Amino acid sequence: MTDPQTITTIRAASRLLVRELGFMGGDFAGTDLPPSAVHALIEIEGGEITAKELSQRLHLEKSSVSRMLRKLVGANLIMETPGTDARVKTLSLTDSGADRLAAIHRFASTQVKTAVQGLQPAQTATIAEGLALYAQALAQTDLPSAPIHYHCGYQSGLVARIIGLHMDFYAKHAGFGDVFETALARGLSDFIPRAQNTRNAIWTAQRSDKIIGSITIDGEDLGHDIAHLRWFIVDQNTRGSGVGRALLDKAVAFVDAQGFCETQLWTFKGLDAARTLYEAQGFKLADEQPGTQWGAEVLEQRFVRKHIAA
Amino acid sequence: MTDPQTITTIRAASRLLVRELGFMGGDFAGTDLPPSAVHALIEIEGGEITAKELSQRLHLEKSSVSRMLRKLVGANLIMETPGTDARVKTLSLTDSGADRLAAIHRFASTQVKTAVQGLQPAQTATIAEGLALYAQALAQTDLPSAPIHYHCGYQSGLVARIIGLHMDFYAKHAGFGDVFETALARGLSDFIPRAQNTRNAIWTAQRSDKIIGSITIDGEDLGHDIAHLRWFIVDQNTRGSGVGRALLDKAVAFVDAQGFCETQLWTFKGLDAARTLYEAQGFKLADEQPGTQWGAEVLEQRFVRKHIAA
DNA sequence: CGAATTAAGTTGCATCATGCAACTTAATAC
DNA sequence: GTATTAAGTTGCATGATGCAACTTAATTCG
Repeated sequence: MTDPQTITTIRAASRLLVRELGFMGGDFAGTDLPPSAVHALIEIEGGEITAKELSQRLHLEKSSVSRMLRKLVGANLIMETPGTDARVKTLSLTDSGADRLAAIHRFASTQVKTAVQGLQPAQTATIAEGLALYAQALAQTDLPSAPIHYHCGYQSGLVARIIGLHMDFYAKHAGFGDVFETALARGLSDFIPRAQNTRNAIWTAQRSDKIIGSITIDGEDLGHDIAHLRWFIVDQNTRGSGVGRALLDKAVAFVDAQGFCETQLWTFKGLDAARTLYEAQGFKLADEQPGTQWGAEVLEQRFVRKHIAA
Repeated sequence: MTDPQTITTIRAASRLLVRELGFMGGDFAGTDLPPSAVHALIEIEGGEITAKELSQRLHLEKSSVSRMLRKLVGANLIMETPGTDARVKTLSLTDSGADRLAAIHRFASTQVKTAVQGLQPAQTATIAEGLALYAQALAQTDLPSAPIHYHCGYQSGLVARIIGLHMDFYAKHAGFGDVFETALARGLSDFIPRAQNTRNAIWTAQRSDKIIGSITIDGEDLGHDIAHLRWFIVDQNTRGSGVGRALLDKAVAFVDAQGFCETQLWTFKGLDAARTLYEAQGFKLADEQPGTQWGAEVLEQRFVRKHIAA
C-alpha cells in the first residue's frame, strides 16, 4: 500500500498545479480563449479529429463541444470538412488558427521553461517523468514520449543505472539481494575499464538523457574466441516497445562483425520475453541447472549462439 | 537549455492531468461543489484564513470568493467569525463542513490510490517528486513533503543508488567519469559483504521508499582502530534540509559507541556545505594535495576526527 | 426493400462561476 | 479630523457548461 503521506503530497501538488496553470476560471495561456478551446485547438492540431472524439478527450459534453467549435469556426481558427459519412465533420486548423496556436505554444513553452529554469536537468527530467506517469495512470492511456536514442560506450552514471535497472527487476521477480547487487558492481567495475577494447562494447538506450536500457558484449572474459553477452536489461516502464530487440540487434551485429566463433549468455528460467528475443536471434538453450548463488533459488540457463558465416 | 521534447512531455502531461482531474467543467471530486469551493474548503481546513488570502491562493477575484463563501455559509459548511479587525472574517469549517471535506478527501485519495495501484513504489515516488517539483517551480513556493526515514543496513538497490547519487553530483561538479564510477562500484562491492560486521555500518535516508542519502562507516579497511567515513552523499534535490547532518550524526554516534581511536575521510576542496558539517562534528583538515586519480584535477583533502573520550 | 434503431452533431434552456466596477464599512495615515 | 487604504459585498454582464429534445444520416434487421 502506498504511503498516505505520498498520496497527500501528490494531491497537494495537483491542487497547486491546477491553480498555477490558470485553471481556476478566467482566461488562459495568454489568449482570450477559454481553456477548453485551447485544449481543443491542440487536439485538432494533432490531426484528423471529429467533434465526438474531442468530446471524449476533453471530457466535455458533445453540446458544449459543438458550441465551442462553432465559436472557433466563427473566429476563423478552424475549418470543418464533411467526411465520407455525411454526419461527421473532420476538423482542421485554418492558417489563422495555426498562427494562433503557435502563439499559444510559445506562451506555454515559455511558461514551462521559466518555471524549470532554476532547476537541475535531472530535476526537470523527474518532473517530466512524474507528470507523464501520473497523467497516464489517471487516464489509463499512453502519452507520446520522447524519442529513444542509442549510444555505444560509457556514459556518466551508467554503472549505477545498470545495477539499478537490474535490482528494480530482479529484487522483485527473483528475490535477489545484496549478493546479486554486489556481483553486478564487481563485474561492471572489472568490465568498464576494458569497455574500449576492440573486442568489447556496451550500448545504452536513452530517452530524455535517461538511460532506459543497456546491453554489453564482453569479448574477453570467456576467452576461446567466445563473446559473452552481459547485463542485458530494459527499464520496466519501457518493456515491450522494441528497445530490447534493438539493443540485442546491435550486440549481435557487433559479434558477427567481429567474427566471434560463438556467443554465450547466462539467464534463468521464467524470463520469457527475453528468451523470445534470444531465440529470434539464433540463441539456443545449452544448459539448465538449479542454482542459489545469487541469494534465491532459480533455474539457471546458458544460451549459446553459434557464429553465422557471412 | 532544457530539451524541447521534455517541455512537450511536461505540457502534454499537464493537459491530460487537468482533464483527468475533472477540471474541464462540471462537478468535482464526487460532490456537487465546484472545483473552487473544494479548493477553498481544503484551504480553510488548513486553519485560520481570510477571504483575501483565499483569493490569493486560489487565484480568484475577491468578489468570486465572496460569493462562493456565502454559498458555503448558506450550505452550513463553513462559519465566519469576526476578527479583531472588524473588516476581516476568519473562516473555519462547521462540523458538517468537516464531514463533507472528509468525504472529499476519501474520494480524492481513493482516486489517487486507484491510479497508482498498478505502479511500482518507485514510480509512485517519482510521481510525487515530479509533481511537487513542478508545482513548486510554477508557484515559487514550498510544499510540505513526505517524511524522511532513516535505516541502517543494506537495502535493495543501495549500491546502484549510492553510485548514482555520487555520479549525479560529481560528474557535474568535478568532472569525474568512468574511473570514479568504477572505483565506487569496486569499493562498494568490497564493502557490502562486510556491512554486517560489528565495526561497520551503512545508513540510508529515504523518502517514499526512495533512497535520498547515505553514509557509511568502514571500520576495517584502514586498520589501526581507525574508522573510515565513506560514501557520504545526499540527493541534490534534498540538500539543505538537514538530511546530511542527520546521517553524519548517526555515523559519528556509531564511531563513538564503538570506541574507534579516530575517524578519517577523504574529500576535496570546494564542497563547502559538507565541510561545514564535518567541522561541526569535530573533523579537522589533516592533509591537502592535488590529485587526478579520478579523471579530473581536484585538491584532495583528508579530514580527521580524534576520538572524544566518553 | 422498408421500418426501426443507432450515431453525430445542433439547438433551446437553465444554471452558475466568474470578473469588473461601484459600493460599504472599518482601520490607518497625515 | 479628514483623506486614504483595506476587506469584503453587490450589481451586472459574460460565457461555459450540461441536460434534453431535435435533425439528419447511416446501419441493422426482418
